[in-house]
Amino acid sequence: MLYSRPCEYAIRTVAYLARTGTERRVQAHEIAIAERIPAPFLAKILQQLARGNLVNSFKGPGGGFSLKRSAEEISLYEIFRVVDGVETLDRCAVGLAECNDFAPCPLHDTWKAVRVHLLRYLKTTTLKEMAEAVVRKKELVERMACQGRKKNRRSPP
Amino acid sequence: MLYSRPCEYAIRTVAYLARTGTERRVQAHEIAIAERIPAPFLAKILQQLARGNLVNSFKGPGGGFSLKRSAEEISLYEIFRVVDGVETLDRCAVGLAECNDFAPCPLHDTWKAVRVHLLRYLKTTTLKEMAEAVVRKKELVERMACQGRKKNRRSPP
DNA sequence: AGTATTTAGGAGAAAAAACTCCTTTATTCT
DNA sequence: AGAATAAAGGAGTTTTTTCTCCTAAATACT
Ligand code: SF4
Ligand code: SF4
Repeated sequence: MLYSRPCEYAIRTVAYLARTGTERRVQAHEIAIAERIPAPFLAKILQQLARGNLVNSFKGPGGGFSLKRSAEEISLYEIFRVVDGVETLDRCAVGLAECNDFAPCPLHDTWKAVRVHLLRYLKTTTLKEMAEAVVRKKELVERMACQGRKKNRRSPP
Repeated sequence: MLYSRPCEYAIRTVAYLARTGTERRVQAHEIAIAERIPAPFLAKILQQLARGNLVNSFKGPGGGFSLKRSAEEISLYEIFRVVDGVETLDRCAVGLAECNDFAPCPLHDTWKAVRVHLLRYLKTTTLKEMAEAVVRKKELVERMACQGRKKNRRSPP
């Protein structure tokens, strides 16, 4: 909905790298299993990320992938840019063909505000936050699963 | 990017209805030509809109489509809901399968803010505003095209 | 050097989304 | 009643996105 599936996979992949091996070389295979992403498809995405200078890739035994920069320095925006391309965000809300900033329709401002909001989210969220978020999340889910087993089996809303 | 193509067509279609014939019955064919939407495809979309109670449909000679309610009363959100379905907006930013409001990850709030912004945009923008926006926009484009012809041929940025 | 390991790359299959065509049904007009 | 008009509906095609498979290239280890 917000970004393509490859892009979602990319985000989860680099988040995985960020929290398990900022230095270590992690194999595509391992990520695929851990994040439940189709392995050969992930391989392609990792290629893109490598070409986009977000990860290093190493061939041969002991090879794998690692983040090119530290997790604090990488924003979601960069991943989005490399995998989906920023032009995806430029598509108009109304679908009027003839459009530019000189002749904005009155909707422009409203719609632009949403876009700005979105962009800010992508640009200010670093990989580090993302990784931490995922960790905390997983803990929460696990703890809730335990409680659920003990107390009742009602599924959460 | 924000919504599907059928949904974009739907928005443009009802906007067309709003500005050309709140009372009049407009044929699918006419809309297709005016808005440059593939005619048979638009027919399907109009069916959806009719089933979703956003437009009336009339068969036979003199038939066509018209808005079911006045343009002030219809929000973009409703169109979105009928054509794409609201669940599209629920897809998580991170793609963590196990997710609910009881166990939100820390990202939830940030991401939710964007969603809220987006929803507000959809819910508060009425068809009337939309239609007016399109009209003003078209005028602007036309005026600019004239100026361009008179003064210089530089294409706008 | 030779073999095992791991990514790179290209070609192609499967699934989903976008779009078309044809037949049926309802309505109007003569 | 019969012809003409316009939407409804179902089945099929094309295009795009998602995903797979196979071979080649690089690196490491013995
Ligand atoms: S000016 Fe209007 S038509 Fe152009 S991108 Fe903005 S909202 Fe869309
Ligand atoms: S809580 Fe976290 S994982 Fe769940 S929808 Fe919100 S951002 Fe996504």
